[in-house]
Amino acid sequence: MDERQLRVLRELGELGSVTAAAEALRVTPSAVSQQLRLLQRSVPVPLTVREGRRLVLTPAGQALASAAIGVETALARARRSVDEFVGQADGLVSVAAFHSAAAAFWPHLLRALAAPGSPRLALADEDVAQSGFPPLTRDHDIVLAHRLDHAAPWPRTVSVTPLLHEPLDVALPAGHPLTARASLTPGDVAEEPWITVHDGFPLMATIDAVSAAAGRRLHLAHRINEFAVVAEVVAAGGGIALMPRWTARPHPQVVLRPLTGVHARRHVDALHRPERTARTAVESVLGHLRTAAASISSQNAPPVARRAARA
Amino acid sequence: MDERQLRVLRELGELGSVTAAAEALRVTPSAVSQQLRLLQRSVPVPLTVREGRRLVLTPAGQALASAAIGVETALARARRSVDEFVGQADGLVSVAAFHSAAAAFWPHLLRALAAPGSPRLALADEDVAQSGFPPLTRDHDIVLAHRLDHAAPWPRTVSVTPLLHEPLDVALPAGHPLTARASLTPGDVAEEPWITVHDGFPLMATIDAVSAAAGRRLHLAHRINEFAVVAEVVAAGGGIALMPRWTARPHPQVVLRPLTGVHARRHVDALHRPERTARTAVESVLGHLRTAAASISSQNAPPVARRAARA
DNA sequence: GCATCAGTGTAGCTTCCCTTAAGAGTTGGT
DNA sequence: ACCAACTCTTAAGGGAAGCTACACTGATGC
Repeated sequence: MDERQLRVLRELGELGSVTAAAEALRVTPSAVSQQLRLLQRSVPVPLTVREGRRLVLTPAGQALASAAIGVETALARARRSVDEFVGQADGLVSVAAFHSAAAAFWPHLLRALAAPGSPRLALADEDVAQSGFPPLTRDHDIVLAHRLDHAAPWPRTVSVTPLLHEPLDVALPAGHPLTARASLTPGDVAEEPWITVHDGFPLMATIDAVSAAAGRRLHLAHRINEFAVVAEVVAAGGGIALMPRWTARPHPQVVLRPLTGVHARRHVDALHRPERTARTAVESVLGHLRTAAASISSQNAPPVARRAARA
Repeated sequence: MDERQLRVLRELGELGSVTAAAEALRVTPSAVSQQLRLLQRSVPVPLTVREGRRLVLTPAGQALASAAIGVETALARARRSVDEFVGQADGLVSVAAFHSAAAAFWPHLLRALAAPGSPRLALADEDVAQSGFPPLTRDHDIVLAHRLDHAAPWPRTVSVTPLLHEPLDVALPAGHPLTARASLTPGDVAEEPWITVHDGFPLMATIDAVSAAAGRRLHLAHRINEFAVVAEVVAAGGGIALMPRWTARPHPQVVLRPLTGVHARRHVDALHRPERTARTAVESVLGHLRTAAASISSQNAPPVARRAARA
């Protein structure tokens, strides 16, 4: 008893003759007859009776035919289930992000998607080296990742939605002599003790560029990945650091100054597997991320940074 | 997308590897892999992802796999539906009967099956010639039919449940001279005007036998099939008639006397297609019919008839 | 009674699906 | 760091299942 046999039985019941059922199923009457015989073999009571030269269902056959409707319904539902999953407006969308992007973007997302009928979010912060971002697309629909201009591009296996091209400024403690300048050169900052990310993490390449431009080794006093912690340590006089201009929350005792002479910018991108955007919910979240990026890179930029950006 | 492919997908989702799914389905991993590839062809988004050397479901695959559960459930329900139909205690049982059997048996049936959980009855009276009874089994689960002892037996295509072997008595109007006798011979009744059934109907053969035993043609005054009408006409002096001893309701102005010298009995049988008794509801109704028959042929027999039967 | 129609068997072919065998990628141990 | 074991995939071949074509039986209607 399989789906095909049940469909034949149902058509026979509804159309009332083997020939009509055969036409509906686009096969010959012989095929219908053979399928009916096979079905009958698996059932101990007659499903059909001859009525004149027509063949009609017995009550048992009618009982089975109505059960067949359930089978066809379930199959149709299955066939549609993928489309429904793809088109579900309030589907669950998982978004992974490194810390500063998470802090900057997620509040925007949560506010924009608070309305019922919006995609539901599953957020997860992930602190990984640059090469660690693409694999995260296995477990998350969208991965907010960052890489420096001159670093290796993302592999071809992931799709990229650019969000920000964010300047990296030098973070100085308030009152530091260098705060007097509108912008800083590698030479200006080469003597200072530095607070940097751990090896392999994106911003490290710019630190190396500063070192090269200044022609000397930098003193790497501390290795801290988390910018909120970095800001506190800078404010406390632990050293100076590179900090993103837009995505790090301003610290009252920390001043940002643009760095000239080296290309100090990072890309903040949304990575995702190409097929994930087939889901309207995922596409919707990507759209809101772009909106949030525009907002972050203009209105939300602190006044100091905005003025510096024009310089 | 068919049931087999969906089952493979579901097993993969639950067991987490192609090999395990293959073992569960008693096939080789290669077969599973090929089925998955076929299924994937019909869906625009990936259903599976490699995870190390294992293959697991994507969210879309999980959505489809859960829809697959519905398909399997519906198929299982279909496979059971015939058994349920067969075993349904309160199933609908259609019973056809000729008039006098209907009047005698149906009240018993309706009383016996009034309790909830009993078979539900669909009753229909049918006034047909003897050869018309077997075809009625196409449309009814049980057909109450009658035939005379010496008439042709029922065809082999129908099953027979004997219910009554009922004497046919001579119905006389109260006050008629012949009521003085305890039993009558063909010679006693050959002179009377007769009320008989229409040609082809079961009791006609006994009339012919009476005629033959008496050695003369009977005067067939009226042709009436319905015994209630016959009884009224007999009471009004329209003639005498053969009437069944147990299944005809006694009429106050009609007296029954047994007929000797000819074999005047009829069989009242329940006819049915053999497969119909596979249904417990039908079997149950047949049982109640047997009980009713025992009751009809003893307790319900009118005193006159009972006394006559002993003679 | 013959022509027509409906359904069923049979032969043969196509199609599908499974198995076997080989290959590619991953994991874990020595 | 290589090698062995494991997992999945692909290709080729064989067997089963289903369909078509065609002949046949039984029912219907002029």
